[in-house]
Amino acid sequence: MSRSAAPYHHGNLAEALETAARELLERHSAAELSLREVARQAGVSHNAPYHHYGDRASLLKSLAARSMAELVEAQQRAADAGGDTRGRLLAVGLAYVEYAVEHTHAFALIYDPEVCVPGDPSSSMAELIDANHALLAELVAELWPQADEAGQAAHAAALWSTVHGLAQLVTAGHLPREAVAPALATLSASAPA
Amino acid sequence: MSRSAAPYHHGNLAEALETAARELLERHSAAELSLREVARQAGVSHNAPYHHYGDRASLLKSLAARSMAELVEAQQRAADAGGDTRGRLLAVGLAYVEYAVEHTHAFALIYDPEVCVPGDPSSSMAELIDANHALLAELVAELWPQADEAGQAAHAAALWSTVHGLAQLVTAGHLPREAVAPALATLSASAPA
DNA sequence: AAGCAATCTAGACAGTGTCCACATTCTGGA
DNA sequence: TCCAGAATGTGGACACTGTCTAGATTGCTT
Repeated sequence: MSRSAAPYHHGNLAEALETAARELLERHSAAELSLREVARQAGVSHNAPYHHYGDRASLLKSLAARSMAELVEAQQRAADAGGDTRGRLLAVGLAYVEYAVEHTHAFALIYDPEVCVPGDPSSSMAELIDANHALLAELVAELWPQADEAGQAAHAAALWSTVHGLAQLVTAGHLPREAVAPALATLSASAPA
Repeated sequence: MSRSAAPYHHGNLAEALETAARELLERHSAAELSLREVARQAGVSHNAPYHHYGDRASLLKSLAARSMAELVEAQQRAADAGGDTRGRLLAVGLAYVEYAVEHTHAFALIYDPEVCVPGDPSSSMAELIDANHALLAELVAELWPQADEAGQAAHAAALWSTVHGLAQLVTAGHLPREAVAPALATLSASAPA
């Protein structure tokens, strides 16, 4: 056993793998992300990841959950920044789109149906999704207090869809980044004062 | 040369390949679609596709263009069905989402940034995208005739984003199908009479 | 200190996209 | 009509991938 090179046991491979994968995700899509490349980046054999993630899909799910956590956090920061309700709504929407633009592939991974099935309670995604719903529901309740539950749900779905659609269309190149703020402005303008 | 089995030349391989690929897309995502499987479905060797599509990406682009054409056509049919402007807007939005739900993987392919880069004028996507923009711009101009160009662009971006986001979130399982109509209703309610 | 579980390596297999060389068929000009 | 060259199709090869199995090394528990 030579003390020089890497030890047989990495020590913290699980995290090293996820870090390496996240770095690769910055420049490549999830489809191009190979388990073997991740292992190479982490300096271990091509099979080491299987002791921490049973699967390629498992790694992707883990990455998606971590990314979702970041996305939720970014929105919560924006919501906590203060201002009136409409201003906060706009800030949250901008934060959502900004995250998508800055971390395109991570964002795509979060909403990849092959990776994340919302109904699945096994992953840690569920509570993150709930947190996002709660954040949005709070804003909607402040903006449309007179609406009943179904009405508020409809507004929440529409808002989420708009912001999500903007993020998708901008990251796909169908809309320029400059289109985001005006589009969001028309939204909050349509909300009651 | 035996007359019995398949002839050496298929006759119409290009179309047969695309048909086979489209059938596979009904049940599998584009990521899972393999050129060799397509060739197998079409009953040719694994290399035959390369004489019609230089690339796997090339096949996907072709599929995406064909799907986009269907999506545009579905919207135009909805728009032509008549009714007042708000009713037509709603119908177009519903047609968009319905296409996404009925042809999930084809829809995802259309908006896959790895496959379709809007700036690229080489593909036949460009004019289809223009057609879609024109359809939407017409509706927006009718709904907000007093808005200036920038204002109408903002409304168009917001509307497209909402409908697109709904399609994405429903196909990804984050929203139930039943949420679509109410969400779209809040939109057209926000438009001026 | 011994043994067991966790962790890591190496080798193998089937599947994939793509390149190459070769075979077959179609087609247009003499 | 015939025949060269283009179009189309086949098979083999290579590197790459995910995943399985078997074995090596290490850390932990008692």
